[in-house]
Amino acid sequence: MASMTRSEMMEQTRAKLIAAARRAFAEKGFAAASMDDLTAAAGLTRGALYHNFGDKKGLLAAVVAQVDGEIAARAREASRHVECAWEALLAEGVVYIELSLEPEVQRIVLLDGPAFLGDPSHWPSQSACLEETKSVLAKLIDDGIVKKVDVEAAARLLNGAALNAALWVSASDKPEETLAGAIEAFTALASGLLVE
Amino acid sequence: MASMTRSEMMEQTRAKLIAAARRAFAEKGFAAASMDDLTAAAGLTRGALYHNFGDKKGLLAAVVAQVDGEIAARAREASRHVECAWEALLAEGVVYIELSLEPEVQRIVLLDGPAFLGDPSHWPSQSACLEETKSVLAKLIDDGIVKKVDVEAAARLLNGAALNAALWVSASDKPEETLAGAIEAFTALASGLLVE
DNA sequence: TAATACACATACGCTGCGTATGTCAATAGG
DNA sequence: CCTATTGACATACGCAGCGTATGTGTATTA
Repeated sequence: MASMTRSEMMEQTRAKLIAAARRAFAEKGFAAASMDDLTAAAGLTRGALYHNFGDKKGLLAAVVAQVDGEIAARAREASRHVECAWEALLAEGVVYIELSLEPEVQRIVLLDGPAFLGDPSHWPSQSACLEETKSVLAKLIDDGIVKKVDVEAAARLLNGAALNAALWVSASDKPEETLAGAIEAFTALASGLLVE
Repeated sequence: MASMTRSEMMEQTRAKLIAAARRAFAEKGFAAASMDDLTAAAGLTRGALYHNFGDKKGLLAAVVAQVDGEIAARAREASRHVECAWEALLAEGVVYIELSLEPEVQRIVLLDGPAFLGDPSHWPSQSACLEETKSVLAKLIDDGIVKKVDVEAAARLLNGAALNAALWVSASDKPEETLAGAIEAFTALASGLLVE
């Protein structure tokens, strides 16, 4: 700890701020989260925040990028454990739905992210989740398994469907059975992309 | 104008506030819109606002309900002009996508609404759009045209897909051709619900 | 006609963001 | 080794905006 370079120190403060922001944004939502409280919880002040992230939205962007990246990584992981590429696409969709049940993901990435940062495709992180879905879809089209639709369009629709399903499931009284219905409907919908 | 009952007067001030809020929220977004400016534009003050809508979110809820209702009405209208029920469902989806291109709808109903009011299914308006899609879907399942999936689930997924498609199209450089791709992909996806 | 309720305006306090300024440690240069 | 400058962060300030408490005039009720 005593032997740390200057940029390592800065990385650490950034990490601490992002971690604190993740908690605060997840619990209170972006709008209601106070920068004073947030930074104090990280053992810092607002000075560090404005120095590192420019403004409140800059911090949100950093948090969103982190969470989004984690989701995409888990989706990739899930798709690796199935043999055929089509199953991989479905598996990713299911991962999106399941992960989106976590309040943290929902509040930050699905609700506050689009509302305060605008369309995900314009985010600095370029939405890693979307990129992941697109790459799988492109492969499926190349292999002649999926219809020749616009890759971007199909990926957006699939992710959008999964996203909305997650919002619905999480608001349900009985998440387990609701989740099952959502996955079934998602699978049915997705099959519309297959060549007949 | 001089001969107005008391409740008619109140209805009018509510309407004026909602109209002003619609403009303000659409232009600046809910968070950035000032209640002072908003009410002044309507020739009133914040007093009227808190008296009629409780708080800022109450006003947003009223605006969202109005816009949502208008969209649902136009979707119903569009579905009436086609013969078969399946075409009606697709037509409604297309209407959702096209209408969601309007900045007003996008900002208010698709972005700020979910972010500040939570899941649409919990809104007072109960999301008229969703109800409309559900009723059409239920009929299609009854007629044996659509697979026996959970109606709520399928409706949420379809609406979610349309919603996301709209966000994408509107952010595109060339909305026209992007829109075409979105509709094509939407149609393909939806066909996954059909019995084979 | 006096009294009460109601629709809305005015006035106030508090929270919270952004910025301008200050401080201290770390590197750079002689 | 000592000084100068940069950079990371803290402190201090101003201002906007929300919510509430209170005031005011008008319409209903007795």
